[in-house]
Order: sequence, then structure tokens, then C-alpha cells
Amino acid sequence: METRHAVTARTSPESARDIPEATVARLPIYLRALTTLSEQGTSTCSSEELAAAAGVNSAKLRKDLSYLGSYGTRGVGYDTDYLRYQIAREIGVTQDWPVVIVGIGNLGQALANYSGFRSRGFRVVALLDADPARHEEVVAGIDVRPFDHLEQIVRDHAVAIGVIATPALAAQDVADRMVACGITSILNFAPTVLNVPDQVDVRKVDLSIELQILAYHEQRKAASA
Amino acid sequence: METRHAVTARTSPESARDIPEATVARLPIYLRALTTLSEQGTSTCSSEELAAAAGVNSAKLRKDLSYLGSYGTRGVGYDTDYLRYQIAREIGVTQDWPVVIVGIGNLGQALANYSGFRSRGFRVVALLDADPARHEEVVAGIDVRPFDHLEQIVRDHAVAIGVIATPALAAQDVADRMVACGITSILNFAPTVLNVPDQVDVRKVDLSIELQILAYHEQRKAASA
DNA sequence: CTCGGTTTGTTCTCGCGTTCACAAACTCCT
DNA sequence: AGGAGTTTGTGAACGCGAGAACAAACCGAG
Repeated sequence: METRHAVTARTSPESARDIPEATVARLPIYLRALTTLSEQGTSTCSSEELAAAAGVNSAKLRKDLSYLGSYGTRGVGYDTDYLRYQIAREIGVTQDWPVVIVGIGNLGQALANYSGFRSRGFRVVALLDADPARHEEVVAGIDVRPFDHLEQIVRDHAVAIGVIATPALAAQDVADRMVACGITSILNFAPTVLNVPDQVDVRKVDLSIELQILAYHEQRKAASA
Repeated sequence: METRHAVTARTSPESARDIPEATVARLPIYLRALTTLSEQGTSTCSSEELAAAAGVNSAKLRKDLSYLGSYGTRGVGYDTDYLRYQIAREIGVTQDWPVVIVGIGNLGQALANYSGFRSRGFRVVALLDADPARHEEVVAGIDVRPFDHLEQIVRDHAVAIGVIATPALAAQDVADRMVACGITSILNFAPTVLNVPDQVDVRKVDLSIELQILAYHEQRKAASA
């Protein structure tokens, strides 16, 4: 949880209970667990059940949900679909978020094809790449377009979220251009530290860092054996 | 250095201090920043410089490094290459870790092709997929093999780390088989909660969860504007 | 050798997040 | 209606991590 959202004092009009960052990070997990339960025909679930499905402690789950309001019934539990809707609304995925993906290498293609986006409130409105050789291609039913089109696309579709799947060297440039176009949230897959203004949120997904963390623990296991 | 303890000289010769999880998660970032600095010809760097390159607070950086030992020189800073080696050794990436990737869809292919693995101490020794139609393919110079070969491959290459890039429905089965074969660290890209024994480490990378977290903050921004 | 300037390593404090434990609230059965 | 059995929501305790601040240690000049 290295995101530093807490610093930017985002004054909210009213009733803006500010939900702890750690809780926000878990809400999508609960959302997914609820969807699974619902598909299995479970119309009501207890905090124990839901916590088990989400892989967390039930006390933590209840405290997390308490930040949203009182959507449960004591002695009974939670209505699966009702709670699911409330969480989705709180996260903001009841509406559709247009997303731009920049960098159509292997990872960018994987992202473009990932069906989990569309089904969860995100719509890929454009794929951009700097390499002219790729502008002929169609990936996941979407034309790959020149990076220069970014500004127009952001304006036309009111894009607020950008995904960077370029090599590390290009990432900072892409981020700068995104910020200049008015994008305020960036999901960065490039293995580099991005420098952006405070009001822009950046989340980083780094494959090799995750593996290195596993390697550390693996080494400890081997050493103690 | 500090309290003259007569008792605690019992710990194992090197790296027995347990490093906080939050610090472990940042060590790979420092490692990458040091590599970048080194490539730029910087032979010595202060905690300020390194912290800036890694995108963290300098006090936090110094505290993190202090868990590893005293590898800096007061009044001077850190020797870039020396510190880099020490961190790499602590993480365990001075040795090579064999890795198996299961599920050769778009994401699996992207992972197989990701050069950042090999350059950081990881070697993909096998690509596995349950679909027989894929067993003809060669991805990133590696034959795609049947999932049944898992046990033999794990034994032959002493694999400890497995990567799951399958659909959500298959993930738990794959994890079970991995655990049964002796794999003790799993990197899971499937959008599902894995159930594994305590001694097995699991790290989860979930693309749509990251986007949902961004969406939440984006919604807050829009509401307060 | 000494002194001023610099940077590390560490101590201390504070705030956040996790977990426990329990009162409040609901259902169902008699 | 009342009591037994559940389950939620939350107050309180606790541990961990972040950041500020500072003493210790090092370099170089004179």
C-alpha cells in the first residue's frame, strides 16, 4: 500500500465519510466474492461466509462494511445482491469508465483482451502505440491508433483513466502527455517510478517485484529448513 | 554499537534479522533504482538521491536499509554497486530461481515474453497449458507442454515458484496441484481467492481490482469538483 | 590535529489498521 | 409474548509502519 492518497486533502461536500485506504483496496474483493455467491444462488450471506469467500477475517470485513453504512441485518446477515449493489455504487462501478491503453505489446494486448474489464464497469475506448507499424492492427476488435490521437480521444470520450503498458523508457513521457490531456488516474505496468502532480493518482503493477518478494520468503524458508 | 548484549550472539551468521514486510516490498524498488543509477554512471549516492529515484521518503529509505545492516558511510552516502549487491543478496536474486508458468493465454504469453524476469534472477523453465491444441506452440522460445508434466518438471528443475495465469475457474485446481508437487510460492493472476496451506506464500495481482481502486478515487474527485 | 560541513543510523512519537470482545438487534420457536 | 440462539456493528486495546529529529561518524581543508 505505497499509494499516498492520504496527503491530498480532498474536501468533500457532505456525508463524505472518508473510507480508509486499506478498506478501499478490499472493497473490490468483496464485490467479486459477492458476485460469485450470487451466481451460486446464495441470496443471503453472513459475514463469516463472505469473509471466507474473500479470504479475510470476518471482523475486518464487518468493520470495512461499517464504513459504507449499515447494510446488514443482525441475526440474519447481508442480502447478497443488495450489498453487492451498495459496494459497486460506493466504488463507482455502477457507471461505465472509459479507459485508454497505451503500448500494445504482449501485455497491452493481454489487457485489451481481458474480459474482466468490461464486465466490471470499464470500457476500453482506444488502444494507442507509438510504433507506426502497429497502426494497421486490430486488437480485441479495436483499432490500434497513433499515440498522437491521445488528446482528441480523451476529449471525445471524457477519459479519466489511462493504462501504461509501454517499455520503462517511454512510460514517463506517456504519463506526462496523459496528465497534460487531463487524465487524473494512471495504472502503470511499466517498471519505473512515475513522476506526476499530486492530484493525479498512480497505481503500479510490477510483475518482477512480486516475484522478488516471493523469492525473499522462499529464501528464508530454504535457510531455516 | 549499542547495548552490549551477552546473550543474543546466537543468531545465524547472516541475515537472521527479520525484515518487516513493508520493507521487503520496497527492497526490489530500491534495487531497480540502484541499477538505473549505476547504469547512469553514478558510483555513489546519498539517501536523498536514492529515495528520489525510488519515489519514497529518505528517512524511510534509511530505516529500510538499516534492517539489512550498515552499508553506508556517514558524510558520504552509499556505494551504488555495493549496496545493490547487498540488497540483491538479501532478496535472494543473486541466485537463479526456476519458474513455471501455467496458462498460456494472452497474459501467460506476455509473462513468458517479459524480459524483466530473466534479467532479475528468474528463469522460466516451463510453460504449461491444459488445452491440447496449444501443445504444438512455442512461446518465447519455450515449448508449451501439457499440464500433467508439472510434477516431473518441478522435480527435475527444483522449482519452488509457480505462476498462475489461467481463467479463474481453473486457478484453484492448478494451485492444489502445484502445492501437491512441492511448490511453496505462487504468483496468482487469476481473479480468485486461492486456498492454500499456511506454509505456501501466495501473492495476487489483479488488474481489475487496481482499476476499481482508481475508479473510487476518480469518483471522489468528480464529486468534490 | 582540529574544526566545520555532510550524511548515516537510530530513537521517539504519532497515526493507522487489525483484532478482540461484546452490546444491540433481529428471527424463530414455544 | 418471551426467551433462546444468531449475527451485526462498534468501542477499545494493541501492534506496526511513517516520519521527524538528532547524535554519531566520516571527509576535507587549513
